[in-house]
Amino acid sequence: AQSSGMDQRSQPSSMIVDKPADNGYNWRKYGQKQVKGSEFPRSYYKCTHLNCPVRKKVERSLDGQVTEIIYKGQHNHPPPQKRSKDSGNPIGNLGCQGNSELNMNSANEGMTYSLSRRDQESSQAMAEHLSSDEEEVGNDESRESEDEPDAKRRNTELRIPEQAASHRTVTEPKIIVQTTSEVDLLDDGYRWRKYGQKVVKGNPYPRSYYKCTHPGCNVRKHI
DNA sequence: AGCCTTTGACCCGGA
DNA sequence: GTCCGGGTCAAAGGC
Ligand SMILES: [Zn+2]
Repeated sequence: AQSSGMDQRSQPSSMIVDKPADNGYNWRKYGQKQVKGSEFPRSYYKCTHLNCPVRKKVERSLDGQVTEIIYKGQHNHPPPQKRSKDSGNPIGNLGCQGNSELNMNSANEGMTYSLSRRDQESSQAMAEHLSSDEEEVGNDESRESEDEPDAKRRNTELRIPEQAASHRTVTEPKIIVQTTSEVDLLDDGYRWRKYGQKVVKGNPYPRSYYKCTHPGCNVRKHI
């Protein structure tokens, strides 16, 4: 009954997120889209941490099953560790360094790097919309609390876009406060080579683009 | 019970 | 305005 051909990588019981290759972080897939150029879909993952804005995009190119992984954001939680006996420290308060320097400088746009055509194509696809939050607590707003006792089965319930949002072009990004030492990010056990840097609006620090230095590895990393 | 994946619909910005 | 492409949500199901 099942397709005899090969579809996604669905191993019988071993494909769950347990790849140390991902820094040991846990990811949850939240989306999948079919790209026009490739016949393989692109998957979207997100770090399973409570307040971690890190997202991950994994794409497959038919250029030779090259899985292009694109990281975005930074983990602002302690390094991953699963195997650890109790050490007598129940609650661990994560100390967040506060950057007391808010210097918004938006002017230059467009990095002067010699990107290959292929790279350029990818570069073009990226935009400057970041949405993440660091340690924001007590900030949930429940507008309407509608109950749907009769919400079973895959019903294509149409959501009514109340709030009268006819045409309002106000881009209201969320709070973006991701700032960590570059070294910290680069110290994930892999070798990254910076291939670009771009100034993004609303962020005091430019976004860096790294690429994994590995034969045939097109993994990229956006920070 | 608690994750996680799947998947269509929805959203949004640009052409 | 429509269309399209990329990104996200969330219900339903699976492990
Ligand atoms: Zn994380």
